[in-house]
Amino acid sequence: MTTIKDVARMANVSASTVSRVLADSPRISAATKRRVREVLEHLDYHPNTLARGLVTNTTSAIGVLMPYGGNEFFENPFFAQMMSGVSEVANENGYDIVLFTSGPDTDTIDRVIRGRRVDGIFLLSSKQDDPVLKLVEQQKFPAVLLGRAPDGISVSTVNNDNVSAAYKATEHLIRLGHKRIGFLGGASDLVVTLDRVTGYRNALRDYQLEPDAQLEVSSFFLEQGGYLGMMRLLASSDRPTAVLASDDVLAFGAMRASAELGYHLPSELAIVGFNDIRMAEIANPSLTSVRVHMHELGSAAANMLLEHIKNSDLEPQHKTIRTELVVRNSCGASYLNTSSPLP
Amino acid sequence: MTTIKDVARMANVSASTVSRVLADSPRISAATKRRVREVLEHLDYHPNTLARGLVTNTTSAIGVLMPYGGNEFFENPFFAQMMSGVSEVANENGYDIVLFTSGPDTDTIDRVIRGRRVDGIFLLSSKQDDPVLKLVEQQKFPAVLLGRAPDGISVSTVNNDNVSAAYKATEHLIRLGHKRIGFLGGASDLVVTLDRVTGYRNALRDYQLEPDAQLEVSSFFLEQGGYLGMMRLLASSDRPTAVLASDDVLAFGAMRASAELGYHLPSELAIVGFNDIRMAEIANPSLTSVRVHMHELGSAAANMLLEHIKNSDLEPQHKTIRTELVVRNSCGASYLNTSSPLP
DNA sequence: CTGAAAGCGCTAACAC
DNA sequence: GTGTTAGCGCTTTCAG
Repeated sequence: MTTIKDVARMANVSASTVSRVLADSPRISAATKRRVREVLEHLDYHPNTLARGLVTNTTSAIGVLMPYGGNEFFENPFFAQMMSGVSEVANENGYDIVLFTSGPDTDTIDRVIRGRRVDGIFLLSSKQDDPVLKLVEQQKFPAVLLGRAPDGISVSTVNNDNVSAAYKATEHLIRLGHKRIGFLGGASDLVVTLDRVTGYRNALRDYQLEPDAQLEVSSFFLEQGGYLGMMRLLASSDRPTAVLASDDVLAFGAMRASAELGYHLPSELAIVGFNDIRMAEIANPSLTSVRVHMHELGSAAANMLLEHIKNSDLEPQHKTIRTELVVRNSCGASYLNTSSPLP
Repeated sequence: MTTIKDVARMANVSASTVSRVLADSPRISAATKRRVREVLEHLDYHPNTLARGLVTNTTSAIGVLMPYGGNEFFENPFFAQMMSGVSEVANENGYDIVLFTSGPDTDTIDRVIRGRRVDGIFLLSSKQDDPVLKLVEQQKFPAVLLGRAPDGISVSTVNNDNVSAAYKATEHLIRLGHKRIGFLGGASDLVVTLDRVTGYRNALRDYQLEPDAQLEVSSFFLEQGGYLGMMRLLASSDRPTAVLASDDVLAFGAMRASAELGYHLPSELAIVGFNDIRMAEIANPSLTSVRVHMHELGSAAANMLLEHIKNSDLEPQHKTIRTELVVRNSCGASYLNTSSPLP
């Protein structure tokens, strides 16, 4: 392990001079800089991140707090796309990404924040009365929530307008003539689920269709969850003729359930998903879905977090990423058989 | 920020005693432990990771070096499954995961290893004459390669037997009567691609079918890459009647290309994929694929890495994770229309 | 059993 | 311009 002292000794300067050269301080003569840099090169020196971090109180790393549900979340393409957006920005700015997978409990947060493991964090899920969010807010730690903050919590967010997106998707189904429209959601305490079900209900009401609790099912955020939820919806005495799934993965599970029960899509049953993952286009029938631009959401969140890190008393920011309904075959609007977004 | 000194002062002991209590040293009296722990609790103390790391020369974090191709890799479900395996083990052992996405170049490695950012790393790709691998080997830094090491490099690995897996998949197609079998690979310099094409060629030769360079196409590891590669294969004067894709995502691209050109699967064209991602089962037709157990691969790799971290002069280890051909509908063996593995 | 002292590798006043 | 000094928060000899 070659340290800054080794470099200093060999270059006949003090450690602080080396440190200044590393930071490209203007107060160092060109000659010294050159000499030190040669030694730096020759010794193949790389500063110890921990030591530097200890004194500057920074880590050049940002954390991602995996949401409730933990490991399964890795497998949601939605996460992957978001991460690729985050990673792009982090990278450009010289930040590494630390994944915290031990669940977003207060212990983890303490370890992360108080342990100064990262300079800021992303929160990937929010619940009503979320203790994690409260702790983050109270500690004034740089953080950005991907999603909407629950009531009473003040934190920077990047979000889709899920209420209006779900509204538009539901409206689309209504205009296609459906009267019995089901809603298939993920965990019912997540804000994202609440928002989407709200948009769904609003649309129904605006078109004089009374929301029916029988038609709202919530499950876990996996293909299997969609399958089971759909089974329950289809078991209903007055079954829905269309279903809005709050996630494409759920929609795929729903499609599998429908296929098993012998329903033909879209003639007997229409399905619309959420998130527009790659497979939506490839599936058969291709899945109509709400495109949420996760990559952009991730990069916007990363930029926002970096702002907060640079300027610690920045007010909470909020950004909304647009959504579009991408009409494909699963909803029955097949005369519009293209992948082009609906206006 | 409450430090160890604050705790010491309030508990009327020295900082070293607090440190020993934290480590649950047997040399501290029960009474002192209790008293210190109360203060620990009361002050909500959490040790500064950096400071601790600086002196112990550890970070309790393991790194993942994103492969060549970088960001797009996030979107490969294969990565997600592997990460969920890694994360599970890391978690249980109190390690965090740091993602290095700036590309597996020697600069990044230097930053990671010499900068002591993590205690060990996963390498996710290997090329012939890989400078990154050489550097890792030479630095004797704890590392596990997910894949096979290129010749001349000694590093611990966890891998599928890709040669034999590709052999079996190809053999399956041959037994179904195919004579013109194409190979659709990812980047041609990756060891994984080389191994799979080797297994493919071996099978052809063993059945007296001469490998034909015209039938081997390599592309990038994305759906779009599969699409383009397949277009090229089908443009061939003597087109293949079956194709082995070296990745499911490529296979999906291939399916899309086939559909666009009006080929019916599996009657006119058989396709077999690799990795058996979730969507393989859901696709229409469902995709026959080689199941590689990525989750297990990830957790095995994590366990191996932790071994190396604990015992720095452990010899390189090697572990092979089994594969199975999961026969579904895309290969035409539809009389076997189940998801059960072929023996 | 506990405390004092040294030091991990680096940066940042403060001198000169 | 550059060196000296102090110290980030913690662990770990070494004493006692």
